[in-house]
Amino acid sequence: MQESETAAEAVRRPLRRCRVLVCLRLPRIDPGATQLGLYSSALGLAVTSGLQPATPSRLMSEILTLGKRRNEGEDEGMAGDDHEEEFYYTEVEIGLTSPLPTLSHRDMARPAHEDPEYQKALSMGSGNTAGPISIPSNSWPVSAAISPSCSQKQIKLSVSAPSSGRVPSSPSRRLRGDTKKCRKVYGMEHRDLWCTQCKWKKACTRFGD
DNA sequence: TATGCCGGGTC
DNA sequence: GACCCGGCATA
Ligand SMILES: [Zn+2]
Repeated sequence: MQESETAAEAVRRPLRRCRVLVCLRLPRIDPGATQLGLYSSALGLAVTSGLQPATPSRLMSEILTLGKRRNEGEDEGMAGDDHEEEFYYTEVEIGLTSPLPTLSHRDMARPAHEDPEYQKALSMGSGNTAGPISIPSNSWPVSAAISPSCSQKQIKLSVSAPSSGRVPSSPSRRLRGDTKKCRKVYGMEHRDLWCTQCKWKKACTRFGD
């Protein structure tokens, strides 16, 4: 029963030490808009915005610098011999047509064990299935999924554009008016009172919009 | 789920 | 045409 660790455990164990970097490449975004580098603190995904239009290597160096600074700044009270950090990144291509929202920095560069998202994920992760982790990020639904099949330290991110409103599938079809038609006024039991079109299931002529 | 109605059928 | 109905979109 214990010969294989659960996916949650598989992720939890190495994440004590490593950081997961996720690089987002935005192919069709406005050139002026910057890309998002996602710096993940364990399961709590944090976002560093404002990175220059980046190649993965550029982004990588950014994150390495960031991680180095973190080590120098935080390790003063630590043993000092136990802060080897590994960086991994994966890329997710997303198509965006509007500028990215500014994500807060509240989760940025925080130790995994202090990260509320990470702890929440831990508390949720008692099961054996690696489900998607939803990251609250303003209006942009960002979700991370840990696939048991892929490498342990890789987290896949997906960002989908917010669906604003609904485009009618058929422009020709008239959208339903708010006026009550014969069917609703007289009811099914008084169908003889309906107008002819309503009887024929056509557009009502008595209570036109 | 109920309503409105388009498209298409039959007579 | 008149009449009916399946099926779809939408509230
Ligand atoms: Zn009517």
